[in-house]
Amino acid sequence: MLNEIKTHELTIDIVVFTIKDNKLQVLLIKRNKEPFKGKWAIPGGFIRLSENLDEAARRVLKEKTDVEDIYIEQLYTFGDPLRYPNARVITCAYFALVRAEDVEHVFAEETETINWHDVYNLPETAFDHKKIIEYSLKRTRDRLEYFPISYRLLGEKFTLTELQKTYELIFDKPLDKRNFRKKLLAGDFLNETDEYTKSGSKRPAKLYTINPESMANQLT
Amino acid sequence: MLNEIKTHELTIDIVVFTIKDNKLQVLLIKRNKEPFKGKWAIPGGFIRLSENLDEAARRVLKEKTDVEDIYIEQLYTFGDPLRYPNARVITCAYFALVRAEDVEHVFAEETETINWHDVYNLPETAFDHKKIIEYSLKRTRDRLEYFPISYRLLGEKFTLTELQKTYELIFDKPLDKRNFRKKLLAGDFLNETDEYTKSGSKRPAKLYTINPESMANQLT
DNA sequence: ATTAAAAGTGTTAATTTTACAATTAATTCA
DNA sequence: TGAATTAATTGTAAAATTAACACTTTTAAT
Repeated sequence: MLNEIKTHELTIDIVVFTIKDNKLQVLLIKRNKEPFKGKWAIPGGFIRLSENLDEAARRVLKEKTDVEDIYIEQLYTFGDPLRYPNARVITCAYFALVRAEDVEHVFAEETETINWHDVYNLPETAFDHKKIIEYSLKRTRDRLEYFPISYRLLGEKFTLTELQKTYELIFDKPLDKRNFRKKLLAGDFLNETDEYTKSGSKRPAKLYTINPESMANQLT
Repeated sequence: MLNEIKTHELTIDIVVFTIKDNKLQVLLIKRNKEPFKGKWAIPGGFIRLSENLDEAARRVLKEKTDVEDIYIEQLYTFGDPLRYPNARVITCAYFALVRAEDVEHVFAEETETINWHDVYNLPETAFDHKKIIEYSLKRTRDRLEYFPISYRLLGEKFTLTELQKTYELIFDKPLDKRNFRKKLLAGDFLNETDEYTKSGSKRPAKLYTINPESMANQLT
């Protein structure tokens, strides 16, 4: 019980966003033990002594999803004494943006215990993870006002329509096509390639890549 | 040494800003033991099991400065393995805005060991505290774009010129008086009182208070 | 009454944001 | 082969916001 607790523990938890089936989704793992057995939780783990916090977040994510080289950002540290029953667990929360295809194979066989879930229609979650997910979404929206970090949800080359779609799913509202393009191109965030989509059954779209120069302007 | 370290510790550190002598200043405490003996550090402490992080930050600050009911905000959690020599100390950093007069008496007698320091001209600081202070300043500027949190550096009633001065010290640049007033008054952040400054040797200035309604709009 | 010092106040130009629709390029199907 | 279909691409005008800029008012001091 509470008065047996000697000290607090510090963990890392990560909200992992992707776009899949035309929806913004979060990676959740079904808990197989108490507390919150049977409820869904975001991936988490402990921090090793040799790692900084970003490294710990990346490692935890790699352990669960096998993806590397992804966008992560520290979100907030949650430490309410009651957030974790019968223990004092403070968690440093991160969020990440990944391509669904890069992750899918890892848990294709065990979707009962690890799977994507619609951000706007979450199942019952463990701990304060709903709050953490909601806060991650808010932060992602804030970031998108300054930099198209959602390019991380797409392939290396992408069309403006694809990028706009990421915005629309994250902001959960439609955007004007002309104004979107105007703003993105004016911002010098993108490099135009000389390639076009081939597969599409209609007019091919020009492919863009992120402009690495402009990434320096991302605020941390 | 490093390989003797068993586990990490979690602390709270607080960057406390005030305006004093027409300068934006930070509260620093001179360390009287190693590591970084003789260097200046921001106030810090441990988290009690019964407290959430905000409460811990407020308590630590009260212990050092005897002020309560102040603006605090969680900044970021710093956990580089090398930030603290010979130990693994992860710190959840906060920043606070206080009125210098509310604090002054506490350390009036011992300014050699605890004192205000010009943010733009810091002495040699301990650990990664310089980085934490700089990040706090950046965050404060971000917040000021949305809400005049710097009213916390002033008395309950303040003039627009006083409020503008807080912005100028925090952004470290002069602002246009008419545009400043226009924006602040348009934002519905302030309540006009029917009082005026008396003491000033020139034309009296109207006094304002913060509009509590508008504080709900502060993003967390 | 004159002077000095800070408070207070509006307008114009420039920039940014928003609203809105027709044309182009490819595929599909008759 | 051409007519229909679908998505990509493009520009302009109105509205809102931001930025630049200087004089008048009010009080205290002399």
